[in-house]
Amino acid sequence: MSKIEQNKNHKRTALLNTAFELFISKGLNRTSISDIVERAGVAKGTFYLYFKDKYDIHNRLIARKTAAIFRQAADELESRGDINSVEDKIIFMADFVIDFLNRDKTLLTFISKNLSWGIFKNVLISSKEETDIDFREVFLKLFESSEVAYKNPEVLIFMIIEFVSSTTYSSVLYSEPLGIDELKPYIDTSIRQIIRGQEVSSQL
Amino acid sequence: MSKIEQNKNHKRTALLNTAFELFISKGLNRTSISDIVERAGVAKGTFYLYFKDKYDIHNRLIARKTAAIFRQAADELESRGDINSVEDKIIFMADFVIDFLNRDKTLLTFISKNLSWGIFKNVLISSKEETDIDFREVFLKLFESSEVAYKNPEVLIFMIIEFVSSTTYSSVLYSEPLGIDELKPYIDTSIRQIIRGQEVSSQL
Amino acid sequence: MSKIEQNKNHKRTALLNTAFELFISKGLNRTSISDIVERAGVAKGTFYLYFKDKYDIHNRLIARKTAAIFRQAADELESRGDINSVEDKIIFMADFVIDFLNRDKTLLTFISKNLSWGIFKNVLISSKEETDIDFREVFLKLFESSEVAYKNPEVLIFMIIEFVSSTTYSSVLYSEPLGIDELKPYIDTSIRQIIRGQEVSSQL
Amino acid sequence: MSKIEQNKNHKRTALLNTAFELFISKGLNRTSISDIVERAGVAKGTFYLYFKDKYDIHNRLIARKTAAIFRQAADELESRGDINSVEDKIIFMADFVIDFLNRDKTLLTFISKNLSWGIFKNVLISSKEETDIDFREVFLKLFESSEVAYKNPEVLIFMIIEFVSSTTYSSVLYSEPLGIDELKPYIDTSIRQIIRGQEVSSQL
DNA sequence: TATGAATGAGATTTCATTCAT
DNA sequence: AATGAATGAAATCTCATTCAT
Repeated sequence: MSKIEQNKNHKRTALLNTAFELFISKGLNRTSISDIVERAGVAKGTFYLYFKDKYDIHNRLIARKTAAIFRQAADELESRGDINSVEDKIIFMADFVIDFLNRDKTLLTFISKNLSWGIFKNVLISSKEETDIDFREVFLKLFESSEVAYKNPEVLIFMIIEFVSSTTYSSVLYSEPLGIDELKPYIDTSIRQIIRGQEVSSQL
Repeated sequence: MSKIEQNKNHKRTALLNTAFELFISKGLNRTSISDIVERAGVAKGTFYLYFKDKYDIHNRLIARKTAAIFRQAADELESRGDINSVEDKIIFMADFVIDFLNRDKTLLTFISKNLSWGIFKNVLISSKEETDIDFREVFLKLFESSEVAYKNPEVLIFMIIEFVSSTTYSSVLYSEPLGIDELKPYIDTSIRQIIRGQEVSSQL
Repeated sequence: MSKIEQNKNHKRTALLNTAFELFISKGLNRTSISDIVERAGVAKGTFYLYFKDKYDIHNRLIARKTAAIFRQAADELESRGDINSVEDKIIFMADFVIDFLNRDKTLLTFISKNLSWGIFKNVLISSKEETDIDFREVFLKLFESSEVAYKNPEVLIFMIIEFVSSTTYSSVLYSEPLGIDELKPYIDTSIRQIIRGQEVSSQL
Repeated sequence: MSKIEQNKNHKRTALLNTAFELFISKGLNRTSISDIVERAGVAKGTFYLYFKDKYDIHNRLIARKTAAIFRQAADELESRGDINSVEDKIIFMADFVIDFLNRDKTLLTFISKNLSWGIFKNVLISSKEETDIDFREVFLKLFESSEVAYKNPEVLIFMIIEFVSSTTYSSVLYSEPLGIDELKPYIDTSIRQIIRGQEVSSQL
């Protein structure tokens, strides 16, 4: 990478990092591009060399942060060799994500309701800049070598992600209707139930 | 209601209706108070007599619209006398909401991800202006006179609302991962599974 | 006129006057709206209450200033009772305009090439704000009670205005091809020739 | 011309052509140097190797385009051998220019009010890059071998160019006060009248 | 010659809010 | 209760120009 390329990347990263800091501390609406460039130490015009507007950089950050969480969850799962059933694997990942977001509430606020299936569509059409993983692949791999067959793995994953993220959001940030520690057993039970509802054998 | 009262309400209603039109056509961020008052045909200062700011009127509209949907679903359920089990009642209401939002996609866009448990909190603390129903009551009533006992009805309702609204949103608006017609059987199956997972008898 | 109306007019006039000063001293391109409002002593937003943008206020000024010149020329002609033939009346007005612009070169620069037939169209469609005269009327009145008939008075006036303004512009501002004092006899001769070319009797 | 010279000229030409396209489609004010270089496929810095600024390239284009029209008119006149009197020659050239601009209205918009005597001054001081003809020469040649003498040929040409261009502009682009087909007889008559007004013999 | 990333002043425009009427 | 003119801070975005490569 040439010196110029390095410098470009450096500026772009500085903008992303600064924008993230400001978005989580002040929120999207109250963060201005002026705020971002000032704190990032670049000129205002430079922002527009890399991003279309405030919402563009916001979307890219969402993709970035979401991808990072799932990547960690997948890595962690792999490093553990003892989890075999699809059910257990999904529960493991769900719990990982819940714990992660519970620990980093500002991140949860930032990702907000955007931790959803939609993100994968966006991530996949995004120019591989922000993430370099095909998450659809990652998740569907969970089902390989499973003894149990499932009606539609993609739909199953979709439902679980939506379920986990929306319940976690309310619980972690507002303790509604229960705090996350109390709610988690309900979530886990429900995930297992959703999965079992999709077993092909159970339909026989 | 006196003539003055009527006129007062007339302006307030005009503002609410206009704001709704603009929010669904342009979005919250790109709708200004100037836009609203101009189209509503009232003076700028008048806005501040009724609402604190843009977000205030937005919140009240969310509560209003959400309440309207649930009220209709509950009425419909009641008018039918043939649905008895908790499971069937909940499925009925879920399907009602899904169909409703599928028919009125702009409403879905507006309510967006706000059709969630959080809304009940807001509705309950809201000054009864926008809604006049205690929805917690409505839902918990579903469980009365049920032969089956459930671990925590409130948590159960919470989980189902979050599940239905987040999956419907993605499916109806983006057909991801499937269109709503194809997805609905999965949603229904999962709801039943979630409910069954909470049956106290099943835990014995 | 109410106090508010007076104040409105005062602001609008202040903006017009200030804009004119700046346009003639710095030119249209290098005058910013910030410049105008600052010097006019009004808030930036106020500008947008009265004018769409820089070009809007510019057009209105052109109309205003052009109208003022013609109004003066017409008044002057009327106050003199001794000029009777159409030819002499037109020559009188042309000379009046030439002298006027020669004395006020900044005004000539400002009006620039815009002193043309087009302005009448614009003036006439403008909401009578900037001018209150129907100039088409004024000019066509010159031909009333003329002993000589002309093929198409409107076309004749059009040709003369275009001829006078474009030749004057070059001569007064750049002394090209001659200074105005030397050029004027040529202009006058040509005007008379153009007029004579339109006499209906001359066509017999 | 060496290959480097060719390439150099190639970029310069690309810039000129692109600038012309943009000027006629967006206008001078709303065309930026960024627009030009982007569409021309050259780097921003390169622009400054050939032109001082936006106005520089604009002026050169005006000179270029104007020169091209007059060159064609002069060529056409020469190729016809049957037009002898000064009057007929001038009418021929005027009609040629009018027809040309009527056919190419975007060119007329671009040249706008700049088709005037001023252009010759600029053309003559321009570094012979854009045009390689001395138009003053061309026009004055019309008077050579004329049986009739004229008071001041240069002034005569000046007046006719200003007259033709300003009246054509209004007529072709706005049909004011008449469309060009109807107006042309008036223009022609007036030109002949202006010329005759300058005949020295007529002064005797 | 040619490039194009970076600059940053500054232009345009919006808009929530106030307050005299 | 209602108005709407006025405000002016602040946001977005542009763009001519420079300069290291």
